[in-house]
Amino acid sequence: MHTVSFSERILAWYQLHGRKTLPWQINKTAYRVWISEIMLQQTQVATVIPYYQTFMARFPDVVTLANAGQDEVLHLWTGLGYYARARNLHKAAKIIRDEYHGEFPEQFEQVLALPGIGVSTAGAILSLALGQHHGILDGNVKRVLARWLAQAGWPGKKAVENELWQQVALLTPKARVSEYNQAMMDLGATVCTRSKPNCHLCPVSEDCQALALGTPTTFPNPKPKKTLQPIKQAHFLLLKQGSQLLLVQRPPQGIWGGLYCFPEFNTKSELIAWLTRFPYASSPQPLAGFRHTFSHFHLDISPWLVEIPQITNEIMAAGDRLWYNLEHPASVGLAAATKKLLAYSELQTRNEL
DNA sequence: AAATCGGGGGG
DNA sequence: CCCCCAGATTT
Repeated sequence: MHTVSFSERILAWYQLHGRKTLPWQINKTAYRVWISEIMLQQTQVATVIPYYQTFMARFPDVVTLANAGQDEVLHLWTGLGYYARARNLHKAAKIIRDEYHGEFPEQFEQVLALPGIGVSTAGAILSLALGQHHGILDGNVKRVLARWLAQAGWPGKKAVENELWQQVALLTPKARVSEYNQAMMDLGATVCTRSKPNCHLCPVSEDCQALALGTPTTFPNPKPKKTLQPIKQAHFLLLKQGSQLLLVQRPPQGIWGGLYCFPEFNTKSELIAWLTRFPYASSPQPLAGFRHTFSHFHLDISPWLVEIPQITNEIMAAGDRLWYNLEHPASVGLAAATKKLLAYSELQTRNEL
């Protein structure tokens, strides 16, 4: 049998192959690890690094982040997706500033109570940054453990997730927790990958139950199939005044919450009706449409370009409205689809010059 | 085209 | 508790 325990093998592997020089592993603080964990919830390491560097350069500490405007926080998040997380990050920074004198809390329950932080992320922050003894169960760890145990069932089910958490409690060592947790995430990210695991490089392949069954990739069991994705239509108005385009801020809930977007209409006639308030507007010129795909629906976007003469006092920035100047871009959050259309408008503006 | 990722929120 | 949601990327 095995004289070397699970965690000892994981830790030995980490010494040789784990990641130790990622930006958030240098000058480790709870704040720096927190930001990285939130970014990494939705994106892979290689993509996160440049966003992380820019974010930390602008917001080196929690009070600087708390004192910033939401628009600027979303601006630095543009392209990362899941914008509710940036808003939660900002909200949490204000709580830390106001209720914890700007010092990141160090008690598990306090960290867990912050918006955007659940059990796994709280454990990750406190173990990685401060060496506290907490287990983690993110997507990588779920995959490693579901395979090693040949855990039946989809981990999205509460019962399955609870079983995995029990195993986490049993397997997480008392000593060197931060290295162990980092190792489990690294193993999942680099060896025990979703589609083509490198089992011959794995330190725990010897007693991996999924490998013994010969079907490692059938674990974790997949999420039950969903019904087919509906398709929705949207008409976007690109209202142009010289080098400026009208953007409106979206409400905090729903897709692209808090981001600035072109005025959106269900139909072309609604768009035209809305335009009657601009008596000197050109007639709408159709631009190349495209499909933007979300996890649960497709959005077919029809952009319409309308030009109006440069006048306006009524029209300047007000409330949720912004005239976005292509030559001096405002620091606000933009969805990928909005950014794409802005880039397109900019090309067109140049060609006109 | 389908799967993914952790937490929030509604039912 | 259970189910759905967000969005860009990978496969």
